[in-house]
Amino acid sequence: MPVQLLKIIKGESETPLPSHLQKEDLKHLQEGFDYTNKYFQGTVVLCYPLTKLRDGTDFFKVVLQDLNNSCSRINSINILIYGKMAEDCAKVIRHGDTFVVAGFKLAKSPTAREDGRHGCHLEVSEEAGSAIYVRVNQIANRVLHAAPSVAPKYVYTPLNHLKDGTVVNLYGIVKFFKPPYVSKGTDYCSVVTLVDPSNAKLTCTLFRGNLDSLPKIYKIGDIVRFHRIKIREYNGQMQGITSGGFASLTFDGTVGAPIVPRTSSKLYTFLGEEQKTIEELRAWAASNLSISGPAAFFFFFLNHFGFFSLQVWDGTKCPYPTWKVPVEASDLEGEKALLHQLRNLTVDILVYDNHVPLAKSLKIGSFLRIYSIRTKQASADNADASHVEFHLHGGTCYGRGIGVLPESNPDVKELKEFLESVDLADSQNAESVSSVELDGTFSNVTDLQSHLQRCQQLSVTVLTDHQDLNNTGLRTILNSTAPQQYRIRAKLRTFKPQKLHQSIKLYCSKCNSLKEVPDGDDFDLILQDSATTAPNPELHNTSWYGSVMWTTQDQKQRKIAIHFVKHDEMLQEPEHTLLMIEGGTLKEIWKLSRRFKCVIPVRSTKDDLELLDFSAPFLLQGNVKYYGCKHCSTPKTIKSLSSLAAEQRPSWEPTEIAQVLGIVPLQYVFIMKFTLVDGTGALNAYLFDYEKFFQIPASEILTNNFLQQKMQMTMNTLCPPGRKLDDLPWLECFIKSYNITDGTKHQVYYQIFDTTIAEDVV
DNA sequence: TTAGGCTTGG
Repeated sequence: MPVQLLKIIKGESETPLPSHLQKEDLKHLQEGFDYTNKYFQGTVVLCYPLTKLRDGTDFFKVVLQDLNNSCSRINSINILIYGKMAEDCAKVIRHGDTFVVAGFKLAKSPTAREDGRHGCHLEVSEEAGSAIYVRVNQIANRVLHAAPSVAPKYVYTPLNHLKDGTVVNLYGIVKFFKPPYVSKGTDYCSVVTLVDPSNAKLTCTLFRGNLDSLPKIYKIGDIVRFHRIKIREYNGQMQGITSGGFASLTFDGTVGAPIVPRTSSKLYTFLGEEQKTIEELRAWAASNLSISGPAAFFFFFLNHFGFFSLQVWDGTKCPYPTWKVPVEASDLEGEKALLHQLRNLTVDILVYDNHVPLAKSLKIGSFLRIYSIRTKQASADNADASHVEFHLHGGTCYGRGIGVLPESNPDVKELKEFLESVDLADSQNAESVSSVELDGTFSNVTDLQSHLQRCQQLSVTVLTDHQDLNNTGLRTILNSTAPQQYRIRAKLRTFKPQKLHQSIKLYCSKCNSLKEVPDGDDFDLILQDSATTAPNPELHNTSWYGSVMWTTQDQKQRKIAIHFVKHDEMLQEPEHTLLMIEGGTLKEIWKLSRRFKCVIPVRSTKDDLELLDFSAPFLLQGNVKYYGCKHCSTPKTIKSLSSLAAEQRPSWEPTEIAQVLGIVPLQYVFIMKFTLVDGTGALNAYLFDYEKFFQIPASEILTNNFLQQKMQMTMNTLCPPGRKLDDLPWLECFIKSYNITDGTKHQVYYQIFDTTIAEDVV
């Protein structure tokens, strides 16, 4: 009989497994080996509905977890069961059962990347000579209940249909939560506010004697499924409260993330159609909710001393000196060598009141999220004690509290990878330079500032806003819908264009078009062409400009006219003067633009001066040529300039000049494509920058060798040629995702924003 | 029972 139930008595099967079978551990399962006489044992954590393949074969998929490997990153594996065995298994199997698969075939799992399970799956069928043993406590019960659908059918109530005094099942997206804390009664308490696509809101007060029985919510946006929650009216609003038999599942709310329920319960139902519900809620939340919450800090928990203080690290160095709780070496509970190594990187957090019992129960080495920590700067006039303190004050307002994350959590994996990537030798060397901070104090403000600068070197970029955002892994971002904004920490693997001058474009903010910067030869040709039209003497010397004209002595006998714009009927100092020129060469115009405030190349028509072609600059100022958008501009007569000239102190700002002339100016921008990588994935992000990122004006770089060198050095620092990925520096950036739809093709793009190169990088 | 989101504090 291929599927057998083995009754368990005192923890052992009544009937032993056949003696020829040898146990195989999850971590030893490898492709290319013969598993005819091997068996794998695990706990059933997920059952999919029994289905039929195209050829009519019954097919049943279950997920087994290897409880002996619960600490390792991958501890579950897909089991694909075919034919009669599929049907038999579907009848008897229940979540939490111990399941033994013998004589299976091993094949590469095509879904491993998505579901995060083992890279291989087990294939099981009668034809392959497989056998399945299910270890159960009560065979009689099992046979009695064996039915095509083992799972009871649950009905879920939308949040806008809740009625006082009922007990319901529901789904919701977490809008707010307080991580579990010890209540003043006998239980742990957690408060959770949910929303759903009905747009109704429900705040639930959940009590459980066992911390594990409360929902495992790690962040706002997580999705929960509550079974048997009691609904009551309180202060005119519906309120959820735990009732007997309350049970919950929690899911990551990120679109595309693996759908793995978080629960302490070994017995739960989760079917295919419920997966669909999660996917729908994720999609709804992505486009209808703006997920934001109080700042949460994410730490590796290293030590606690006294009964009130935690010592933690998140892989970075706090940019300010932090207050250290005075502690005797004998009071340290953590791993001493590690604590010593990290002594200048860890921070101490003082924990108060209701958070103390939970803090005391924490295991060293766990990963914590601490919500609503208060940072306190010691008073500035006491420079000797300049430092930052971290307090987790009493109470649970705004979700203040401590959450413990399991190792399987993707954010934990990301943090772990980051911690592993930190070069401790480097950090400690950097520390030894500044002995002042070893005792946690700074003697003056300058020390503090220079310290701050050094710490910023940890990332070669600096964020100019939204510092309260938490980092998101690139994989999570790639799996999410746009538009959203993220803070990331990544390395620059490569960038385009490699020839930096090619990164400069002209951009019209009105029609969003990009244009190549015309080269000097184009301008020269336009000037030569316009010089064939002689200046019209009738247009010289008006009320608002004075004109001079002369003929070159060379063979060409070229006529040049210069019109100096007057102010209060007077000519100004050259450096304040705007002039218009007809018949000049590139070189002459260039020289004039160095000496005079502004130069506008023009040509004569019958009754007015006019601007040249749009491929020529409408204005030259200093080193910069200003161009107009051909598409968006509606040039006005040159006379319009007289209104600016009449102003008391004409500033001759290019934007003002453009405006009166009916020109929509093009702006110089850097456009680059950065390929960013972190431990979780790779992502192409566009840099669209006028000046902020490089702290170099895009308008000036083409004519300034010094700035070109500076930019080259900056890029060499961000992405040093010939270096391995490990040796590249970290970049902290904000990026935003956005959708581009081109016909039927839809794509998500990413752009860097509110990020700048650290001051001391170049 | 507990808390019933909405802080300022050692």
